Amino acid sequence: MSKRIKIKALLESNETNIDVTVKGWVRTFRNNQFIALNDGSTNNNVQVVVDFENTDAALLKRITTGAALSITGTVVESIGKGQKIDIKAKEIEILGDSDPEKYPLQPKKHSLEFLREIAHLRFRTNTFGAIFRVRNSLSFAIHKFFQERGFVYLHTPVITASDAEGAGETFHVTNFDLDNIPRTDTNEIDYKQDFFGKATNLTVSGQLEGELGAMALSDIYTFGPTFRAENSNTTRHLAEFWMIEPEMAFYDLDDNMDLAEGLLKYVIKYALDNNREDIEFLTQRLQEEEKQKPQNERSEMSLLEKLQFCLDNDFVRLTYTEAIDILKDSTPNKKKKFQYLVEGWGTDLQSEHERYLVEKHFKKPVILTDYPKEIKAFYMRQNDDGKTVRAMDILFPGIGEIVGGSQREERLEKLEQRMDEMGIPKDELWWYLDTRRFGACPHAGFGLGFERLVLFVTGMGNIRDVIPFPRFPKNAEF
RNA sequence: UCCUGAAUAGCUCAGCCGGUUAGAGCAUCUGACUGUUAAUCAGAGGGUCGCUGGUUCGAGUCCAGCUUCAGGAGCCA
Repeated sequence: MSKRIKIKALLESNETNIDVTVKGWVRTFRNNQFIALNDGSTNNNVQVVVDFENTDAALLKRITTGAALSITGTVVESIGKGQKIDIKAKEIEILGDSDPEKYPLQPKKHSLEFLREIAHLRFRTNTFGAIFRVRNSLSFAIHKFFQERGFVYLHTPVITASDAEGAGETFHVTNFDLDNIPRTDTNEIDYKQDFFGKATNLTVSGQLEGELGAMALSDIYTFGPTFRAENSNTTRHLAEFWMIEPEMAFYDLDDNMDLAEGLLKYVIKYALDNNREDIEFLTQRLQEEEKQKPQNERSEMSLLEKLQFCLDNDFVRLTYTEAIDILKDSTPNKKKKFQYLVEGWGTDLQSEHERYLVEKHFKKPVILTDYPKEIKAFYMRQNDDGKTVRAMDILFPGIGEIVGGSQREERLEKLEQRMDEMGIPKDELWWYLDTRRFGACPHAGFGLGFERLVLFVTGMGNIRDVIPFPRFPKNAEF
């Protein structure tokens, strides 16, 4: 038996009249004669031609959708139209049967909702094969980008003791017997008896620890899972998601924005260069999906065009104050089409406002900066106007906020004052404040939501479809 | 969590104003055909109409509650 070759490599080589072994799963078996075999290396199947008249009927019956096969045969030019080459099978081994009465995937279109219920099998579809190969590339490209720039990949803890960051509801971490939780004399939960001797939770952000690393290593990034116990039921939120959080010493907000924009363009280009076929497939998929929609809801650009456009154009940079002025003067605001009318300075922007700026007004990615301090986190550097902080959010069409970042407040008094105002316990964050006591310097960083990036690059609409096993309220299956 | 909508065969869906035995396409099975491209043709099997309760002579259909899902909003990445 010849050495196994991956289907991607086989289809890319132009050799014929050689013997090869391929292993994979049956997508369809047509006419008792043609096996479409897929091994996940590419969306394209290889067509295996079976000499059914000289093959054991019992074996033929076991070639069913989903079955795992090992096939050895000769590569020949295909007589049919759909493909360049066929494999004329000499030897077919069934590695794993797949009962057609029970196997839920059929050679037909399935709804994304249905596939979400069988997430353990959805990898075997064209759409999800493409998505997860693209996800893999993006993940690799992120490391590549940072490594080429001398950043240190820092593993910040998944379990943390402080809930001081205010980045949302947390999941508790404990090894208490939940039916018998130790209590103090005053009937409060006695965390001293818990595993860590204090209340702990899953991290909502590695930023604060990341800053500690940057204050010695200069440039670091984290890339790991993050957890939010928010009861969010949207196409853009997960309870467990992956986030990239770079943190750079001696960066100001402009350096920060340059890095973020550079990173996004780099990884999108990497995916376009290395996953062309998958992105072309996803572009087609999106086009088919949009055919169902009314004309005015369809996007002007195809997925491929949208990604290329993103590479070819600078992101628009403007301040929160400028954005408010644009929104106040906008047609939907004047005609009262917004559900929340923009009247004054100081309130947070609603999704509809962000979408207007990105999708209607500028029609390209937008970086908003210098938000009112009241609507942003305590650690962001205060501007001299006393009203705004050096924050930046990158807004993408169809996704909304994909990056949130800021220049950090490095001045101890200013930081402590802000923590007092916002009720952040300084004693719990003594270690964070130490970086402002010893060798403080200007620095900045941001958080990039990885799944939101994958959403954008794959053109998918629901974040639950771009992570292998999504965790969200009322669902932790698989 | 809030708003809107949905839940009928393995999948996608139809089922009108409450009325006999709940339908279609695809999938599956059986047979035919054999260079197909989600093969084709003929036939067959397949249902606790999401759950609980209510109204009614009678409920897939009307009402209430619950569960889950989808889309939008909030929280955010």
